[in-house]
Amino acid sequence: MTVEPTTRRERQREATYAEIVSTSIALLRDGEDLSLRAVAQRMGMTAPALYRYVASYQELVDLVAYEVDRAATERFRAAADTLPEDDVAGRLCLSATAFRQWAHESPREFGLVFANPIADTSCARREMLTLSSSGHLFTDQMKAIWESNGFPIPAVEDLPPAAREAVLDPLIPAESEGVAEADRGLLWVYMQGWTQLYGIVTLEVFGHMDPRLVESGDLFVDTILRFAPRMGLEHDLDRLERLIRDQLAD
Amino acid sequence: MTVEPTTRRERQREATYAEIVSTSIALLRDGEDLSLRAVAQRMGMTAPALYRYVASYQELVDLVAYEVDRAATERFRAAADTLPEDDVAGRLCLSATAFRQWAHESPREFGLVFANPIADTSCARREMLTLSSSGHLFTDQMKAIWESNGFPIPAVEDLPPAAREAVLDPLIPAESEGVAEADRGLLWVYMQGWTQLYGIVTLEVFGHMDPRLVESGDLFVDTILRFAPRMGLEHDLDRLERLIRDQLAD
DNA sequence: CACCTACGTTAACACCATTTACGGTTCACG
DNA sequence: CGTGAACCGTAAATGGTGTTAACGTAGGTG
Repeated sequence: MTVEPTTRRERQREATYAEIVSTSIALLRDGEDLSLRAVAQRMGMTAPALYRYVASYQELVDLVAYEVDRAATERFRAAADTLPEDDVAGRLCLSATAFRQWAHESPREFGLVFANPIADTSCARREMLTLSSSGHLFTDQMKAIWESNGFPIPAVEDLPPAAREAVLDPLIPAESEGVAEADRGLLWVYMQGWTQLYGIVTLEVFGHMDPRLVESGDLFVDTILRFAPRMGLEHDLDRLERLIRDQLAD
Repeated sequence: MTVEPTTRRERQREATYAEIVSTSIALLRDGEDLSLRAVAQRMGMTAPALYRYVASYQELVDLVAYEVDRAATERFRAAADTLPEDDVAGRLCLSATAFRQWAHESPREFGLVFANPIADTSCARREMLTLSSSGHLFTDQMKAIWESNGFPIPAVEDLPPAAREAVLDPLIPAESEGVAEADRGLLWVYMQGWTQLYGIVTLEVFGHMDPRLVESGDLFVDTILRFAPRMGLEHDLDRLERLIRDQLAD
């Protein structure tokens, strides 16, 4: 990938850079707030020193968010990997369920990654979105279902103009590589699904929902299963529900 | 409702109490952050004085959130009132669209009301949720559609146990009064719809979506129209889309 | 009138991000 | 090999936050 940083200085710099991120993540894991002072203190440094590595607090947040997302995605992937590779539908359901569980276990991290306003700040932060690991995972998994079961997708020509642009030249995590331009309607279905998954999980995590439903996960399961038919999974609903509920029981 | 506060002192207290809230709202409207100091300064007071009225910053936030929600709901209602009372479907669509527009115009306020973690803090804040005006408005509007067009709703017995409890004895904004216990499946449909509306709007406001789609509103429109059939509106989609897009054009 | 409660003040504490000026290391280059 | 510069850390200071404590002072009440 990137050229090896040969010089001693650069290796050192890279190391503390990584330590900043890992320390921040550890801080969050311990239930404390993320702050420059706290990170610096844990590293045996003073806060201003961090400005040698990070331009602002917000940049640290973005950095950490990216890494947190990467790490969390591994969990989502691992959840899918408990199933054979050809169970494409089951794998997506388990990853989605893992996403929900992660969000509930680590609401702070969830908020950092997924409820962190991006609109105001300009390009730099947007680009990170494009790289979002979790987004890639879910698109890949939906693509796998489509390639395996072949559910109907909208024709690119039938999409509204802005939607057409968005699926042909995506700015948001959506692995366009490997999807022919004619098949980009698949990304539209992905966005529909992601919207619903995001909605139910965010609603749950922020507590704007009956706690009994959060506890039981009933509305979450309902949301997933109601979307499944759009991916041609209408004949597999019972099995998928068992899969999801089994994982929720853990 | 509450007993009139007769004494002069109590009226005074009530007045400054209201002024605190209105000042906070004005602060937000001017694009500034909500803080005790800023509110106090605008009122010609010092920050600690506010503690005579509010136990903590979080309590102020909750207070303001409640009032902001109330005010915003009036906008949603006004949007619906541009249509005749018997156009129940159009009214819900316009309110939902107004909700989206409000969220984009006032992301700060939106975050305060709808992306404000409630889980950790205990009962007091939960109770405010139950009173959420916007929740009541949307349930009322969906009920109106159901009473007018009569779309299928799940039987209460068919719901998962937790879901059954949740619709029979709602903790979350859902005007149960006026809905017979046997018809409480309607609330389940409401929750499904609210989840999707909340999801698309939050996703848009937090910027985790292709800006071109946010600008055009295509995914929002798609979300609404795809849910409409569940309310028996499958024959009205074209008209509803025109209604929504007209309002988005403003 | 005296009392006392409620309301506001100032001062202080403990955080926070951020900027500045300064000192020491480490590297690179003449 | 030494010298200069880039780099990395520091302490100090600025202005912001929520919050607590001690204190005075007006208001209404006995």
